[in-house]
Amino acid sequence: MTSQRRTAQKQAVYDALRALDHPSATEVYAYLQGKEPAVSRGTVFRVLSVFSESGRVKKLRLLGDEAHYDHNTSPHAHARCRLCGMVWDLQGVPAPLALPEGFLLEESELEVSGVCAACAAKG
Amino acid sequence: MTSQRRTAQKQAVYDALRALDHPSATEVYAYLQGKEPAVSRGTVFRVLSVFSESGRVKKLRLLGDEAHYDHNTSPHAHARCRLCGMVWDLQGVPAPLALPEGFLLEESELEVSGVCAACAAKG
DNA sequence: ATCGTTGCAAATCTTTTGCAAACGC
DNA sequence: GCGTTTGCAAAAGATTTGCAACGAT
Repeated sequence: MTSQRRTAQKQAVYDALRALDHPSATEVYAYLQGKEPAVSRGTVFRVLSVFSESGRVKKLRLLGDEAHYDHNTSPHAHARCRLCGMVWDLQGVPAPLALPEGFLLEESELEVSGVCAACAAKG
Repeated sequence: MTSQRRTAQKQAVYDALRALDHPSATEVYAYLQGKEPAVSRGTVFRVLSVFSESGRVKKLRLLGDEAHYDHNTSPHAHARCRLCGMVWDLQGVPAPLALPEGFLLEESELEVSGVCAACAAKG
């Protein structure tokens, strides 16, 4: 049996996830630098991996090259501005398309990208 | 000005993209091993990068850890079986959710995952 | 003859892992 | 004390890049 232990590092990583906006592991690590408790890079990856496997956070594979993590685990989609990189949560899930016969839907991940109003205004 | 030149390597990479099912760069490279013309790993990545920037292929960031590439550039979504890994193309794009005020939609990427009928039947 | 393209190898970046020390329960 | 978690450093995997040789136009 593998019971989860409560540690300062796990709490710090989870707090970072809420303080930042859909951060990558690298961004979480950078955010925690110089803070207490110290958290190593390896631990950031390990904790995020444990969290996403236990369903406490959702691992996103969109938004560029690195994986990003979302503490909001309710079903929702994301909109990202191509220019400033800002991310918005979109409530609800997209309407299901015609799935293959007999396909049992478990998860869905949708990202739309484009240009946000602020960036469009800047020219 | 940067005009694209027609080369055997580019053609080979593009052919691999059509022969395989949403392959990763590594899978394209493996497929081309031992074939004519020889294509190095670096060139596979470079050609795929050029193709996806010019819009000739679409770079997908889903389906696991590596980027995958789709020669079908029309708007469509993907369904993936969590067990056998098979991928289906779903025609059409998901209904737009409530986007941020003034957001200019450019692209959308949707992947749904679950269990396909064949895998469900196997138990 | 240009200038884009390739192969090769080294470099970079992201993520994982082995192992001994430290800590929660 | 037992078993999990951490830090560190090394390893692994994915992707990019420098550079000289090559090839398409």
